[in-house]
Amino acid sequence: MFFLTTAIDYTNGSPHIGHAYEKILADVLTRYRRLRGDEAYFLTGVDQHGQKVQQTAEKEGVDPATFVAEITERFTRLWETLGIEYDGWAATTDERHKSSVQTILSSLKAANQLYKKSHSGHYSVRQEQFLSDRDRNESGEFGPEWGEVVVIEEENWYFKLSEHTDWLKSYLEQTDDAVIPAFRKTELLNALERNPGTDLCISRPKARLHWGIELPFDSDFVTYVWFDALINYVSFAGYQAAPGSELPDFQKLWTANERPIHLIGKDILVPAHGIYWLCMLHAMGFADHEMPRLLVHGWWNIRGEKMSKSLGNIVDPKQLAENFGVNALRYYLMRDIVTGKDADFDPSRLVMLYNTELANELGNLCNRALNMTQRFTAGVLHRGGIPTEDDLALQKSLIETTGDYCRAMDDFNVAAALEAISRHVVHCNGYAERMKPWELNKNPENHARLASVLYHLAESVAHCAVLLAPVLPTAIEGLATQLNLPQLASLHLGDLRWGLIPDSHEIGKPAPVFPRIVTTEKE
RNA sequence: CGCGGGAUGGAGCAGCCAGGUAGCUCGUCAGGCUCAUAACCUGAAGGUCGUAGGUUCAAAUCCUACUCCCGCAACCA
Repeated sequence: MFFLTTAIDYTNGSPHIGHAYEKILADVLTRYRRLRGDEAYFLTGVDQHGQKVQQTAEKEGVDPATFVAEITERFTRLWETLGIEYDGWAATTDERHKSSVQTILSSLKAANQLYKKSHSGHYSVRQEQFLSDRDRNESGEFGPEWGEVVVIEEENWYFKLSEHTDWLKSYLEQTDDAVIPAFRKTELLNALERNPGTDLCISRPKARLHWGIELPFDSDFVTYVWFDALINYVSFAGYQAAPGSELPDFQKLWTANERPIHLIGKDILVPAHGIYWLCMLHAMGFADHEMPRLLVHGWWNIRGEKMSKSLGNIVDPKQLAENFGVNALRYYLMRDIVTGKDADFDPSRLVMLYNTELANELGNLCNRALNMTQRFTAGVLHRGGIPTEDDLALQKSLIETTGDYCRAMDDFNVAAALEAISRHVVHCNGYAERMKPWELNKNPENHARLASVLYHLAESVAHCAVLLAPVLPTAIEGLATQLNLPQLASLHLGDLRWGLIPDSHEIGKPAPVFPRIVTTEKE
């Protein structure tokens, strides 16, 4: 079973392009695995507890539950718009999750992994948080942005993180795919190397934070939001689930033959996932071969700058989907970034890549092939005779493309997979140009040859439609309808061999599947 | 000596881990085609792969030093 999770989004504000990218990537990877014929489970959700939510809700004068419900809906509506098909929804206010967190806390306490101690430090009253030396400005002071800073002493519960860091180091060193890409693992190891093993504070006194999961053994506290949120990966996978919970079978999802993948952004690798979560799992008794793989993606920057509220350069995915269409948005977000690295978000490139590779190349290839079939061979495709050298070259290109595509997708490199498809489409357009079916049509003697050429083009479109399906799940239907091959949508990679289209097959009516995006603004 | 990433023809990027004629998209220029979504195809110009060394028969790729840009630096989601 292929089990993929995403980061659960913090319900403190509206979803932006980074949220959309991560979920689309997860959706595409899951759909690809299903295309391979594998069983797959895709879990995503929202992280709803914590101080920032409580503060924002108070500011807006609503209770936190109402506030997060409203924000959560913005996320779920967007996922629906973008065609994200998840199998499990992890909302941390779900009662099943709460009880799972409490069960885990109790077990950890019983295993002597938790302890209570007093901590004193600088505390910002305005921001309601403890400050560290990092928060000091150049002159060594806490700046005015923190408001009044006082030294207070507070009791809290701690997790013995330091007992697991030695294990973590050796685990990371021994496991190639613990963190993908490799340079992120280097970063994580370096972070471990230079930091003293401190324990993790996992509680917040209710006096200053009530919006959280109560500690089962100390009702004066709620659980620290990260400790709560990270557990979603197991709680919603059915870990120690109560009978009748309607959660998946954990053994099947997590421990059977393939380690789960946590898809996360680079900002939450260190320390949350790379350190806290792996150590938590270790403390819970998970063995090395049960540790999840962390697939770390980069960020979409805006004109070289980090996207942020204060810079006011947030890109709204809902708006983009409305302006350019879901296909164009999904295609661009998968096509113009190398998984793991950052990329620059540029709407003009979105339009350019869609128009070039989908409208002009693939869409137009389909359109011209089917149009000629309608006009020259009465809408019927024939396999034709013995393949020529050009035919064989085209068939070979398709085989190579499929291989390249699979290798890239197995490497989580969707951009390279799409590039491979595009290469074959270009090959096909060149083939059409050299074979000149419109010339062949002028002489009835060439009719058999003409049929064969058209068949090669249509067959290529059919294959590309299947390969493209994980990225553009709705587009395949358009292509399949025109080819009059509804069964395309249910094919697996293993079914892809030359001859998907039967002999004497009648095609449907051609119409542009990817209409060009025409921009009026010059920018 | 804090850590990681980046520097490749006009623009944006891939290639680097496993060295072997420098690749992709856009743009520019010149042709061709007309089946098609003003789409398609061919050809050309344009790069000493940040700088300086080193290893090697061979370096964008490995090693060393340096320059500039970006991000991060565990109890802040």
